[in-house]
Amino acid sequence: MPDQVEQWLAELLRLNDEEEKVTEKQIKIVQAAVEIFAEKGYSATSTSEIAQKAGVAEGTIFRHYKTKQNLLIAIVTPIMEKLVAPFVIRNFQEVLNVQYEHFEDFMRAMLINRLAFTRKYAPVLKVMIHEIPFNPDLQAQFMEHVSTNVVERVRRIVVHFQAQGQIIEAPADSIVRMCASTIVGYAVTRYLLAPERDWNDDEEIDLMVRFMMHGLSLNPVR
Amino acid sequence: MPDQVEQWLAELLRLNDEEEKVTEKQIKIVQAAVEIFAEKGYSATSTSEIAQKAGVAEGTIFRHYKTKQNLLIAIVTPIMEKLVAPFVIRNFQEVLNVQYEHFEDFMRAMLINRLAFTRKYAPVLKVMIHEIPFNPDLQAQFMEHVSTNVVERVRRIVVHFQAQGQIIEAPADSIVRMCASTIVGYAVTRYLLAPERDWNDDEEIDLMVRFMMHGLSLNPVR
Amino acid sequence: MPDQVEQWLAELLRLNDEEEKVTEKQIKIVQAAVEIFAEKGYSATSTSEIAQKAGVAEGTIFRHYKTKQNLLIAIVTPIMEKLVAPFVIRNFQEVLNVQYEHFEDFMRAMLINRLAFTRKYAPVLKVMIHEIPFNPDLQAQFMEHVSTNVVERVRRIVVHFQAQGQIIEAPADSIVRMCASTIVGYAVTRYLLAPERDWNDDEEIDLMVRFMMHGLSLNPVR
Amino acid sequence: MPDQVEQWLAELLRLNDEEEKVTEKQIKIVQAAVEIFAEKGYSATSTSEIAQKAGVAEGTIFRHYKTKQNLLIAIVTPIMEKLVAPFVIRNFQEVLNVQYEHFEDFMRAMLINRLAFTRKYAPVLKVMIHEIPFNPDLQAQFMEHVSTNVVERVRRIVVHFQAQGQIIEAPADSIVRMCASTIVGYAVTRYLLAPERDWNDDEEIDLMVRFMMHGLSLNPVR
DNA sequence: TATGAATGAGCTTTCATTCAT
DNA sequence: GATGAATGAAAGCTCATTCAT
Repeated sequence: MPDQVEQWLAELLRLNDEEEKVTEKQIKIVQAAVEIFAEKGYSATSTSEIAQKAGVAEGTIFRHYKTKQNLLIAIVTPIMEKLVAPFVIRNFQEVLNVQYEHFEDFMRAMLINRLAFTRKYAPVLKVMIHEIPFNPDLQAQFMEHVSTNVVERVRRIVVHFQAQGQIIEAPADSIVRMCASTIVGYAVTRYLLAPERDWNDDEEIDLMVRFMMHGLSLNPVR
Repeated sequence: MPDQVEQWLAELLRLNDEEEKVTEKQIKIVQAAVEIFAEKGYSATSTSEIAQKAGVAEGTIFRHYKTKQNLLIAIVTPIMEKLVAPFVIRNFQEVLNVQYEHFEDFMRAMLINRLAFTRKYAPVLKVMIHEIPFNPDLQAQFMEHVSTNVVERVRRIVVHFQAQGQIIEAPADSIVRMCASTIVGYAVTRYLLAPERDWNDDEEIDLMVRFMMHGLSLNPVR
Repeated sequence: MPDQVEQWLAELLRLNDEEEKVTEKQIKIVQAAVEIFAEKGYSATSTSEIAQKAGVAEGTIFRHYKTKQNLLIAIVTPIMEKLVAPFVIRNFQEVLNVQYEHFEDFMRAMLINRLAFTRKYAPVLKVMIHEIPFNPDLQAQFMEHVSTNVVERVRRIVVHFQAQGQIIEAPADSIVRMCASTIVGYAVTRYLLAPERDWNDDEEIDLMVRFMMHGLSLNPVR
Repeated sequence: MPDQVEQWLAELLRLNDEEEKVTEKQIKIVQAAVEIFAEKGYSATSTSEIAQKAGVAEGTIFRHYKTKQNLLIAIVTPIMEKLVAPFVIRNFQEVLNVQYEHFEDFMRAMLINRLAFTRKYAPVLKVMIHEIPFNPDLQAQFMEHVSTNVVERVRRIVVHFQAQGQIIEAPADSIVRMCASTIVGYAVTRYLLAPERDWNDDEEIDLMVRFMMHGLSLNPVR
């Protein structure tokens, strides 16, 4: 029943769908930009290249986005919001309490959900990863969205399951980081580093869930 | 006794230490370049900026490195080699068999050793991470060094400990990936994302080792 | 009775008043254009800026004026005509003979009349002054209107009063130029350079008339 | 003996002659720029046009002057300083008292001196006149140099000769303005509007001096 | 009639690279 | 070896103008 998350999410997204009209040319520009940004990096991409690939005049890009850096932000912002949307849902914690009796269920749901998201937006996410460290505006966005919204909320989830005795007592930040590393490590390998490899996603997900659950279990080993 | 690794490593490095003479100006150039590359990214950095920060004339950079991209490679290559050096040692597997009876010992040794390395070369590693995806030459280097040398060798280690029944039967690649994710996730958070936070490295290392060992243990949970 | 000039002028203007209908938008465009042209100069003003200030679409400007340079000419031409209108009157010389027995009366009348005009159209006159030297079309207009019509006619007036022994024998062109300099010098200082200063126009006019009359008198000095 | 002014001036200018080294290319750039600025106006002149006329690469302009507007200022500033230099001389007033017993001598000296200057630097002065109203930096320069230094000092000269009873009692500002108008009016007509005409400078100077002296004399007319 | 999206030429400026000194 | 003036290609961006709606 993890898709329930997606349900609550839906209402949130409906707002976003009513965005200002985007012309056909704008869509082409964004598509071209994402492709080339992902391929050569933002700074190494020229606006004339984007215009050419998008099949529009260079001036058209600047009519709509004013600056090149504005185009980058216009691309990244909505994806950044969608990236954290499942965590930003109003009654996040209660939902999870009801939905996911065990930490394992929660982990699996999140894993599946966000991996699907990664598959869908892989190129934009690649651009995000590479440009956030060099772009103060994106950094601020990231700080606000991810740090404030996601890490803090997931932290509380971890504490919650720790209180229930489901997972080990250890700094919640560290636990969050290790789980995130496992998931992000898979996402990066799967969709950015070696997308051409023959992946068995179900098996990998099972393995990761087992790895994290065992890793955080209270049992002594051997 | 993990420092033994460093001993074998020494012989390897001796070759590197006998590099061609580098002038004082070259050192300043490289220092300046690394700093600015790490701060703004390779493409967004101009050679005049590097020259200014290094206190040399712009022509001097090109006298030594011919092109800007050459300078990048001159910076990254030796660090890439040092990064994988501990794995490239000739009799790697035998050494490990003797040195590390348990997978845990091996993991811990590697973790400590490579984290020290990351701390030392954090800026260059940041540049590497960001430029490898966009630079064919660096990509080739990375493929050769990391894929061929490291992953393949560590893979065999994993298989070795699987055969001994120390860790679960699962695709070795996946196990390598999950461990690498855990370590790299820490390194990135520790030295790139939040270096200013108050870190307790020993505790974190213990936690990660426990996380990985439990995660890969044969025991059923609960 | 200098307003008599204005009377003759009236007939001339009646033609101009029957101009083609100008829409409300056109007026706004011209107002905006004059303001910005006067502030930043013609070349440094963009049509989009004019459109924005006028509250119309950029296309509307081009629907009415075809080109930017056309807009400039549409602004300057009628003012240029009005500027020289008092001199262009058909029976100019006779009128003056009757009206103004003394050169001083003529000078004073002209001074007052054209200063009022300058006050009214100061911004457009500023644009004119700045663009005539760089715009062949405006140059031609200026040559025709000012040189042919004004200078030549005023020249004849000067000769007339010289013949009467009211003013010194000297090249009429030089006399015209010195009087024009005195008047234009005041107009420029008064309305362009230091409009915010506290001016006593009547006193200044008296002083200028005295300056010119003494300057051109036959009396020896001292 | 009006050239005495030039003598005192010499010492001042010697400082300026020891300017920083200007390369041959810089001179060509400035020459080309002045010519085209004077012909089409600053805003309507492109840097590529300047580069072409100067026979240098476009980049060379920016290596030396950083921005186009900087080039303008580099051209105008020294001429603005030279323009006011004769007035800025330290013991200006005393010098004049000794040198010029009569206001007429002073006027004639100034007239001849500054007209020679105008002839020499006519193109730059044209650029100055046109760009000062639209360029805040030049405006500030002009205010400081001309208002503070020139007008104020000449004002005092006028007051001095008024006290001696050589010229009429009238607002000194107005007297300064009328004399300046006469001179500038000639300079503009002579060197900018109709340089091709056949001018008799000596005669014009005599006439202007007479015009101003009579214009400011205490005698009643007629 | 009025609009404003679209254009592409041209703008100022930056850049990696060369080379005479 | 080191310099920094010079380069010209290409960058991001602006502009006057057009045209389908």
